[in-house]
Amino acid sequence: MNLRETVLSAQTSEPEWGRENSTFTDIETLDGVPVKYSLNQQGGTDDFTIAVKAVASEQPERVAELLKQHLNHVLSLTDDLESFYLKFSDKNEPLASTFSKLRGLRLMRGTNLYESLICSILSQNNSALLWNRTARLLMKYYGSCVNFPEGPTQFLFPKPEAIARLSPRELRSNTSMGYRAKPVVQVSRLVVKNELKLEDLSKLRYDKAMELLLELPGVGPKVADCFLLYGAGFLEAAPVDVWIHRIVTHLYFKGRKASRLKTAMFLRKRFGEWAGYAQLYLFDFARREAIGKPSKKRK
DNA sequence: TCCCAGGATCAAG
DNA sequence: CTTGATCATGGG
Repeated sequence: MNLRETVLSAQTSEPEWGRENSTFTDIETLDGVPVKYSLNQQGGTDDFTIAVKAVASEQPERVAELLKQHLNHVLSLTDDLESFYLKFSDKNEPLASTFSKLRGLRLMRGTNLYESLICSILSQNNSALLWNRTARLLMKYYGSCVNFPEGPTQFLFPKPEAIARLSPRELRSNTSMGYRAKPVVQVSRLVVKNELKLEDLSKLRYDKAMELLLELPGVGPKVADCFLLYGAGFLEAAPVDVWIHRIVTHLYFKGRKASRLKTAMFLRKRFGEWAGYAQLYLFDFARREAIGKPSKKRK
């Protein structure tokens, strides 16, 4: 496990965790009980422990057990990374060159499907910095607040009911999410009216779930794949954004352009059930090396 | 001032 | 099945 790389890899499922030096903090409601927890990795990537400090207002023993399960899920601690590395360790597999630096990088999965979908919509044609800021505003204005013994008042991610009753214009003016306000409200209303059952999507096959997601306003192939991978846990989903498009073109297509849909299909075919992880490693690698990023044009 | 950001949508070729 | 313009918003 590489906690630092995992938390800082700008994955799309929920707003980024708080960070102080090498301690990472998040808040989650576990079976109705709000919990604030801080994580600190001790030891190396291969021989590690994760120290957890948590604050909850009630039922400490039960919360401790729930939190353990929660962290195993969110940090994908049971995914078998070794077999991933082994399966694609061939010398002429470009992905293998990312393993040494990113060893221990794991998928961060969301725990709330609605939150995952909304955050994915917010991320379209947006920077990680900006959509995270927008998500925080969304929480501050429309989420319920929680007070812990120490620290400032915290806000949970809003429930669909709180967003469904807003006008897109009101939502936009408070959160600066721009034109994304309209689909955010529309999707929230579908959820409230029970015309969109996010839990049921997780039970379908990848293709069918994708087909249904593409009917939603504001949801295209990339947003759908983000939701499917980070939210619903479809490990064969490989979201293709500008970074993935660039690096796959560079590493696998010899610079020849291919559409994003073909790029996504290529990833699913080549990496199968590991396509999501391949995407994660290529994404992180591309951003850290800034591969293919257009250099600033100077007249 | 311009281009860009974990794109979606629509029209037109 | 492709490409191009448009859509808010703020960082660099």
